[in-house]
Amino acid sequence: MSERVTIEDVAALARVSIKTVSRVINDEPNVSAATRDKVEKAIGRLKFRPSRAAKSLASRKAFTISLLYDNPCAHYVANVQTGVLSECERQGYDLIVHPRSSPGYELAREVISLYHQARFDGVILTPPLCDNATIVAALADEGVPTTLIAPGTASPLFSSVVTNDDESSFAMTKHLLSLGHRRIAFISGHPAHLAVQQRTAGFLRAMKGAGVPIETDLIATGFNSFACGIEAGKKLLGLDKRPTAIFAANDEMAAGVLTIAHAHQLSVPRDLSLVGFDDIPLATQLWPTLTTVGQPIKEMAARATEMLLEILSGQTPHDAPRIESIASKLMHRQSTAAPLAAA
Amino acid sequence: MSERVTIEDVAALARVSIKTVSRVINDEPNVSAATRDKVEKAIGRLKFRPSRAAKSLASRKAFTISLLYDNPCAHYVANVQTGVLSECERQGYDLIVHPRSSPGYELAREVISLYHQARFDGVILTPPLCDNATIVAALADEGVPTTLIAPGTASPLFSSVVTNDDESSFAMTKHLLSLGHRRIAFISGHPAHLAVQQRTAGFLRAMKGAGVPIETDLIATGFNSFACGIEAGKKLLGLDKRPTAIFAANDEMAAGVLTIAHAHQLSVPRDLSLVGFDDIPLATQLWPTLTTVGQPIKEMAARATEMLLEILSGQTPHDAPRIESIASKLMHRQSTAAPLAAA
DNA sequence: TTGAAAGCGCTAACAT
DNA sequence: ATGTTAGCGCTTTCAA
Repeated sequence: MSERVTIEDVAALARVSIKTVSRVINDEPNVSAATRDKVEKAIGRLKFRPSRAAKSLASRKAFTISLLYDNPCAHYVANVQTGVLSECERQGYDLIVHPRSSPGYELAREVISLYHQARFDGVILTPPLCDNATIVAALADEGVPTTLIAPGTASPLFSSVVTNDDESSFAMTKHLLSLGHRRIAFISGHPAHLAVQQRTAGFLRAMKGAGVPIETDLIATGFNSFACGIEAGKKLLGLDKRPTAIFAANDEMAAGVLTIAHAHQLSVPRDLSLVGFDDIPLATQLWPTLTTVGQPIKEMAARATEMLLEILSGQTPHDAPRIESIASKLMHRQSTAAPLAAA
Repeated sequence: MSERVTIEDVAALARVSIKTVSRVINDEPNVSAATRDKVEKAIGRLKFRPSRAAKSLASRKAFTISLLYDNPCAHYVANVQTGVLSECERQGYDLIVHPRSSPGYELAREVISLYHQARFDGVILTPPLCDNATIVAALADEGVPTTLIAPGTASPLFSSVVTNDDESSFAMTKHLLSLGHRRIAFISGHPAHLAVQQRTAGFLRAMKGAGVPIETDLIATGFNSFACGIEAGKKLLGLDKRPTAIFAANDEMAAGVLTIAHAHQLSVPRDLSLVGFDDIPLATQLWPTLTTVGQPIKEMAARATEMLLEILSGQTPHDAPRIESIASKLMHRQSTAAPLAAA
């Protein structure tokens, strides 16, 4: 294997000092155009690539961030990773992933240990870990630069990026109402997912705002899984006066309801309108395709990464947390229509 | 922030040389128990964590590997990542992930550039990238240590870990035959996924072996998606003499068929037995749960990682590719039964 | 605008 | 079994 090309080789070929080469590769000011050009040519000729390890050691930065998660939903994680990576690549950072399902304390210790090995410069926390007080507190104590994606409640410790679950849920409910639905059932999501609870709030607010009474029969509780959707679907579609529309707090539960609707030989959307939340890949694969709320997960992840890198570069203070919101979008598809006996 | 604790601080406290400390933290031989103990106490007292950057620079290793993929299936990727990470953590390596969807040549150049920055020591390639001749050849040319997960054909260049798609498919077909099915339909998978093609081969082999003629009506072609399953389901269940069992080359297509079965008011497994392949999470969420073939993805990924790390540590030569196979398992669930009019 | 010197915190190679 | 000495290839600091 060929010997490594170093900054010295470049300096020698360009007839400048290594410091000048360093200035060029880091886009620092105070280099004349002519010198810069000379150096860049030398870099090209030698195919010089600066060593990450040497750079890290000298600058005391890893140029790497860690993505911490403990989320069973693969496509959610995949979207987050994609968003984080897009920003990392733009700025020449690496990403190391740390999926964890150990209890809070162990996890906090492990992560902080890796941080002290200088294996990364900062952390991005995703749900549900960003709502885990033990971990958040431990990271704050150690002064680990951190940003949060979609925490359930505003954090006083770290900056975060959220979306407007409550408003989207409100808007989706209003959409069903405007189609003429009045008997609208709601399947609420996992109680531990704080953001998901806001979806219930948005639904109730819209119903009250429209002056439509809420029948307790029409409110079911799920835990975000397909199986829960099956259960809730059996219950709701077995009612004497069944709903004309069902709003599930996530798409998986909506998919469960759809299975039961098919089993009951109900046509969606003719006999039943059905909407979900999240816009998972399945939403466009179902038959009919599912009207739902699309979360800007990639964008949120990219923005959270940008915020973290701003902190790491000193552009932004770490101790002045902000919250930024990126709006979700209603995705109108085939599963919604006016009720048969609409006004 | 406190100053970094270095190997010298530990050496001073333990009254030994830094080399001895180095020996202890790297589990090298030739350290007396007493000395080792002294050093370990000092490490504990000072909470010393060796700097990854310094270690990398001095040893010319990144202690990091790259996982390259371009796979739309989130849970597949998640399983691979989990498997790779489990082995990485065991051996103190980091993982950086490189999802890529750029054309082959660009991708190869990017990856090799990162390699030359010493940002990782080796690469793990997953389908379909491990079947991409451009990338594989480029990595081989540059001498990048590499192992492959589930390549479609045996690679003469790199070691790989595969599973027995053909045999599993054969066994699953025999299972359906043994239940009494004769009119068994098959939905083949994406032609570009070589491993998936072996599933078709296994099916055909079992049918021939049992002396059951294969009717061309009963063979459908899909591209691995739910939507293709819907289409194939419509076709197969619309036949005058419909099959008593359908074997889909992956679970998503099987799920599509199930939707159509429900729409046709066919009860699974009473009126129709249905089996898939892959054992994705959906398989246990469907109603009824799906009999399928479970791939040992995590194990394959972990083993491919182990093989790569063996190469990196010099235990195994890089130029003597081997192939190891880990068996898939039939997962018997609710979607299969004897046909109504069974012999 | 440019450069010289001094590390960053480890490991490798060679003593002892 | 333990220690000494040179680096690894950059950035930082300070000087010119």
